Formats: sequence, C-alpha cells, structure tokens
Amino acid sequence: MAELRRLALNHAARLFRTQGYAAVTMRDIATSCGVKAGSLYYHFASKEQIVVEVLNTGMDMVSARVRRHMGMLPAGAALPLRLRTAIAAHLHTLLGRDDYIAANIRIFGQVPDRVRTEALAHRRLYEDWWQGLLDQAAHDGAFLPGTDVRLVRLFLMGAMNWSLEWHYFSGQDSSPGDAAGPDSREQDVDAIADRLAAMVLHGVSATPAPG
Amino acid sequence: MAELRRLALNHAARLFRTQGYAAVTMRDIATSCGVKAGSLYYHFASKEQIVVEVLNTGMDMVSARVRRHMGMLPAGAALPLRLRTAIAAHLHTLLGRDDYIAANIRIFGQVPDRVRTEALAHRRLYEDWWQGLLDQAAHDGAFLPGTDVRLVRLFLMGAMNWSLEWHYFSGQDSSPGDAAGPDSREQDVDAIADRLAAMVLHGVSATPAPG
DNA sequence: GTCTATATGCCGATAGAC
DNA sequence: GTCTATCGGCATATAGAC
Repeated sequence: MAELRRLALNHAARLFRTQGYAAVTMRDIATSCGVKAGSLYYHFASKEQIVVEVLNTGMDMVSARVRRHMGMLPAGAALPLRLRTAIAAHLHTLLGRDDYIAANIRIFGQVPDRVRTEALAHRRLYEDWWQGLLDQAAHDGAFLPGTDVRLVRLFLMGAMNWSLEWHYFSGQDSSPGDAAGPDSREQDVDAIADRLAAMVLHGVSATPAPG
Repeated sequence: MAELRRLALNHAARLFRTQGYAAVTMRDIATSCGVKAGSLYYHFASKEQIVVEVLNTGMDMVSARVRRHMGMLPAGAALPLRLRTAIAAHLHTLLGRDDYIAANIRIFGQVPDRVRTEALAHRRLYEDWWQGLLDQAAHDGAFLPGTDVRLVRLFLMGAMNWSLEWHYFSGQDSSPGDAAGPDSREQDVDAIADRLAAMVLHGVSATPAPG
C-alpha cells in the first residue's frame, strides 16, 4: 500500500514521543507498521528525514488548530477569551491524540544538530505567533505596566508544554474501537485551560498585589 | 586516580543533558574523561547505573539547595517571600552549572523503565515538597477560594522546568579560568524568579478579575 | 513496493595483561 | 586502576530478487 509512508510517520511520532529519538530504531518503526526495515527506505531516504517530517508536521498541526480556533472568535473578542481559546487549542492538541506535536516538544532538544536546524523555522514561527498575541494585548493596555511580555510567553508556554510530563493523561489510549466523540477528557482539558488563563491574568493570591 | 568516578558522573551528566540518554555512549563518556571505555567498568557496573546516579544526584542537589534557602528565611516569612525564595533556588540550580538536575528534567521521560523506576522516589519527594509548600499556603487562606492547588503546582513547575529549553542561557560556559563569583546571570535569575512569583500570585492583567 | 540478505560499523560489556 | 583486545549483537543503510 502507498499508505505505508503515512503509517510509518504515525508510528514514528508515537515511538519518538515515548522513547526519544536515538532509542527508536528503523526496525522498531517498521515492526510497528507490520513491515520489514528495508521497506521504509523506499519512502524515506533516512531516519533523519523521518524525524524532520514528524517534527514539522507536529508544529504545523498545532499551529493550524490554534489559528483555526482563534479565527472562529467574534471580531472584537476581548483578551481573556482570546487567551483561553488559544491555550485550550494548544492543550487539546498536546493532550489529545497528536503524537506529532508531543514528539516535537519532547525530543526537539535532543535530535542531531542537522535535524534541529531543519525543524527550527516552523518552531520559531509558532513561538512568534504567541509572542504576537501577547504583544498585541500589551499594546492594547491589557497588561500591567512594566510587564516583560517575553517572559510571560516563556512561562505560559512552559506551563502548557510541561503538561506532557504529567502522569495525568499519560496512559495509553483505550481500545481501538473507541469512538472519538467528546468525552470527559475534552472537558478536563477545557477546565485546565481556563485555570491556566486565569492564573496568568489574575494570579491565585487571595490578597491584592502590593503597591 | 580514584576521582575518575566523580569525573565520569560529571561528564555523563553534561552529555545526557545535551544529547539525551540513548545517544550518549560509554565511549563518549570515557573519551570526555580522557580514558578508555573499559576503565569505566571498574567504577560502574553498567551505563544504567551511571544514569541512575546522575538522575538521583540531580534531585538531591536541587532539593538540598531549595531547603537550605528556605531554612534561611525568618520563621514567620509570608507566602510571597517564601515562594520567591523557593522559585529562585530552583531556577538558580537549573540555570546555573548543575548538569545533574538539568539532565534529570530533560531525560527522565526517555530512560528505560527500569531506570525511571529507580529514580522515581527522589523525584516524588521533591514534587511533594512543592505540593506541601502550596498546600500550606492554601490552608493559610493565601489563595483564592476554589484554587486547584495541584494544578498551580504543575503550572509553576512547568514554567520553571521549561526554562531549560530557552535559548536564553543555553550557551556553553565561557573560558575555563572563569571565576565563579556572582555575575549578571545571578541577578537575571533573581529577576526572573521575582517575575514568575508575581505572575503566579497576582497575574499580569491590568484589570481585576471579574466576579 | 516489499522482501531477503548483507555491508559496515558502533554498541555495551568482559577478560586478562600490565 | 587503566589498558588492549574482543565478543556477540544490533544499528543504518544498500543491493537486488520477486
């Protein structure tokens, strides 16, 4: 089948996500697909090419999802709603079934330099999108004077991306016949997104800031 | 020399931090130490033993540093100061010269199951310490009613631990003769810690929370 | 398009000289 | 304590049958 290419990318993303880059072999990927290692080289020139495609596909998917959800907001939506929406879209992609973005976030710092260089542009674009969202908010006066917007972005993306290390949702997916409808997980992720947006905007302290 | 054992752990921590677990070979570690691979087996039974020691040493170091700094606070120190102090101690360990804790945070999710099991207890203890700090604050009424303290801890630790992925401090250390006194980096880290504590407690929004 | 078979080299680990 | 030499296995990647 000509779908081996896509199938191999899917399995590679899952394996890279859980085991890292170097620990996953071409034989592992091939076995997961039910084929022999040599067959992969008809579709890919090298293991490095596979991982580059996985990394960039992950960034493209999360970027597309976030932009799509933001595009569905009313034109004049205020910052709290915009931020909640963007966070929820990012977290749904991470904590859902997307092994591609999870692999990107977890192994980006550990791939060979050549690979990281090829995957850097997509990542920069996505980070810049978040920076733009927050810069716009700052420009509109939504943040306290003196706020370091770049640090806010780094804290926020850290809080989101680290969710991959939680035990919370780390279990394997259930049975293959499992329908993909909205379930309790979907609601949990929305609630987490709301909590994070609220913390970033207003904090959790019961007493107001001094000064 | 009998110090080869310690030297090997230092180099292993640095290599694991930057390249991950599987990509680093016993030959790499040995070469960094200026010895041959076989010599390492006089001091360690296996590569897995080395990484277990690196992981647990990292947790012990950051845990000790945080507890030490907290112990230097006056007895009745209020939450904002306690939180700033703990965050600063954690970040100084991560962003300073400690490859051990950086290795732990970056590769914990990618080591063989046997290794992770052996390193889990130290990690749990440290996470529980943070949970205890925040639980105490919640018990004292320092947080808004309805605050999910566990989520606050996960967000906070995510924001801190993700700092290892910043380009910010990712450069190699400067020349070997470099003295270890307080420098601009120390001040930067303190400023970052203050910003993070302020965001967690009070947020960055210019307008108060609705309701 | 996938297979088998294999080239070439590095892996973790061990044995024994020094 | 560190060395040299090496074992058995598995890595990526290729060549050519089917």
